[in-house]
Amino acid sequence: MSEASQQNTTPGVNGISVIHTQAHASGLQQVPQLGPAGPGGGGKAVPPSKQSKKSLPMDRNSDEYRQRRERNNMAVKKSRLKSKQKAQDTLQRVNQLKEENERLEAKIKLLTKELSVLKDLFLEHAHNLADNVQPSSTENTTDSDNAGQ
Amino acid sequence: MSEASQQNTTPGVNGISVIHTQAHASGLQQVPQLGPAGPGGGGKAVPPSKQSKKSLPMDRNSDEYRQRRERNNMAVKKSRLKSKQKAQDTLQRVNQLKEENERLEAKIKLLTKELSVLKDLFLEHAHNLADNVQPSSTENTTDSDNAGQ
DNA sequence: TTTGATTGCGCAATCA
DNA sequence: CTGATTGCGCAATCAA
Repeated sequence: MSEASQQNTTPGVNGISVIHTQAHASGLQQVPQLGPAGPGGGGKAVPPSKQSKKSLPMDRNSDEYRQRRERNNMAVKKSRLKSKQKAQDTLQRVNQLKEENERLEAKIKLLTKELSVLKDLFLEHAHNLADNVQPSSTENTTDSDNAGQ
Repeated sequence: MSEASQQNTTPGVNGISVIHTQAHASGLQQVPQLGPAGPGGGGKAVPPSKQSKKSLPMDRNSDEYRQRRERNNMAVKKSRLKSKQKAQDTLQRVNQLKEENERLEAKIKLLTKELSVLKDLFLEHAHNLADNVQPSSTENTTDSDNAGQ
């Protein structure tokens, strides 16, 4: 819950905010400023290829540079937003699955109970048959009807 | 896979990398350099409180500054690592839940089938009883009926 | 007040 | 080359 940067708005630690609408000129974000061609010390010759544009510090004030930066900044923002979205979706997915799990477990519990009842009935019958009992009126089956949905 | 920054190692776009082991002195990472007291423009007087240490640009070369920065950088790295861990854990959680879901559904399918069988048996019995058939040892008689599916 | 934890942001390298 | 990703450092906040 806060946004700050060092580019467009210089945070006056207290409340002073200097706005650099398109901060091009100033020396913000300074970098060593490598020598134009080769650093004095280890001038490691780059692989024999084109060196027309790369290998050069690329002026920070260059108009093209700022354009590229801005585009990248947009891309970065977009990418991060997407990333966060995905993360949230994943969290929702977890909750969704958890709910479904509960539902399934409940159903299992129900089915198990039904099965239990029916099996008990069977056992009772088996008993009666084994004891050679004439099934007359003793047919008290605790019917627990049901039918899934 | 790649790390770059603008602090310790100045990326010589090609391969030239100037290493600033403890880059303290140079004018790296320049910031507008707010005036010591108030920026030229909107000199918004800070809330009448202590301004001994805050509200000042805090020397970028200050030893204490670098220490704070380094500590924060560590904290940031740690925090981000933790964040990524959590994200991965969440993903694993999803897979875990998915698996459990499948298991539960399989179980439901099984239970449902069992129930179906038992119910069919019951229906058969009920038929026999209704038809007033004397259940001998094996219950099949003048009844030419179905046998469930 | 201090300090670690978070978070938005920009930069640069690299991937695609 | 261009947009997408990703690691990193900075600064503002938040939270103890």
